[in-house]
Amino acid sequence: MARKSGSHAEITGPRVRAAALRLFARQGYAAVSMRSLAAEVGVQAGALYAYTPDKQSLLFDLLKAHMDELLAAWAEAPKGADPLARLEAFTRFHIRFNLERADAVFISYMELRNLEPANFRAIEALRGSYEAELEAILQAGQDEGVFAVPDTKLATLALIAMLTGVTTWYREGGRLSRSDVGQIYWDMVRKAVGA
Amino acid sequence: MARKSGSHAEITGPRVRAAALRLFARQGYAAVSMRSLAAEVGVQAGALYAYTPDKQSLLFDLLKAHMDELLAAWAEAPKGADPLARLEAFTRFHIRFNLERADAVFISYMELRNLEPANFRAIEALRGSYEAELEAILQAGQDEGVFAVPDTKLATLALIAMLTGVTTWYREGGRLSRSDVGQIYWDMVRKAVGA
DNA sequence: GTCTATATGACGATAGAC
DNA sequence: GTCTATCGTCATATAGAC
Repeated sequence: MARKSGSHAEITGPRVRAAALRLFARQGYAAVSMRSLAAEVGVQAGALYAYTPDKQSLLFDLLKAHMDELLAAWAEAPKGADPLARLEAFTRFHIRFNLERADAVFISYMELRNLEPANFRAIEALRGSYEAELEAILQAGQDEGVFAVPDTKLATLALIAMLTGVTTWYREGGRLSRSDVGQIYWDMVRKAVGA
Repeated sequence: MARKSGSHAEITGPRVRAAALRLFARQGYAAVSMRSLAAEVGVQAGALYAYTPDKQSLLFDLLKAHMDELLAAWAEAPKGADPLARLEAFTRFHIRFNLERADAVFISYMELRNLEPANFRAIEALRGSYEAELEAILQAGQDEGVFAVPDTKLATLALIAMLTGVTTWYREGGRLSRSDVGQIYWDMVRKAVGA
């Protein structure tokens, strides 16, 4: 069979990451072999090692990049002045961002246990930073008397679980648009915090 | 079932299922080998095949048993008369039941993609039955005018995601008792549905 | 029912050709 | 950068002894 040759680093690198994201989300990290990943990209298995030192690094890099992008996107998002406006901004931001990256979101909470300890700690720290953003909003609203949240830590975890859950059932072209979903969830979030 | 000299079926069978539940939850179905499962039980790998025809059946049986027990437990739970009382009963039941079976709950959400298609459909049908229980409560409350839930289907999914999320962070002996958690979440659920 | 031993194949990762 | 080929290990599952 004829050999292929030539350099394709500029296109193959992103293709490896995109294929890994898709396959890890669909089948799980442990169930995806380097051979099947290579087949998805259209190269032989050995060629993947020009782009990652090993399989574990590939998983970690995907999760790290996702969390970095999440934090950066929230840092740049318009947020409003008062706690109520900030909570609405966070709600709509979280749903919109996560729906745009369903595969990465799925992996970020399904494959944590497949990270080596040091990698796990790094991702957990980034997740904690993101949760702290929501908790600060809830705490500010509580301090100002506009929210009624008896336990801001629990409320943070409860709301993020509720909002992230959208990615498990939302399907493009279904009954509701993303904006419809954002509106309905914002209604529930606002009521849940007593605003 | 006749006992054989030297047999331990009565204790080994449950031990296999318990070990599989624990290991699948901690490491993931694909990452657990029959060898490591056997080691956890204290037998050789070949002996496991006296209790399951294959690894896939082991996973399916665990998930099926969990869903059956969930539905049976809810069917027998005290529920109250009006929608508000029923919603409170559901909230506290769901948290309590899931915290008692954190491993099974974890697997039920994480390993669905590792089920063969027919097995997947069976588990999804059971999950749908459980969700329908909550949706019926929300619909009844909406019809009677005691809830303000614009979309009962979305509210069902949102509330279950929120409540199930407890299993991802709750640790025995932490700051809050199970009953504390139930109270705090019920407060949020009640507000979220506008009651 | 559990053991030892094994059939059969896939796994992650590397070496060297081009 | 990608190929072919391969190393050493591990996987699921089965066979036959006791």
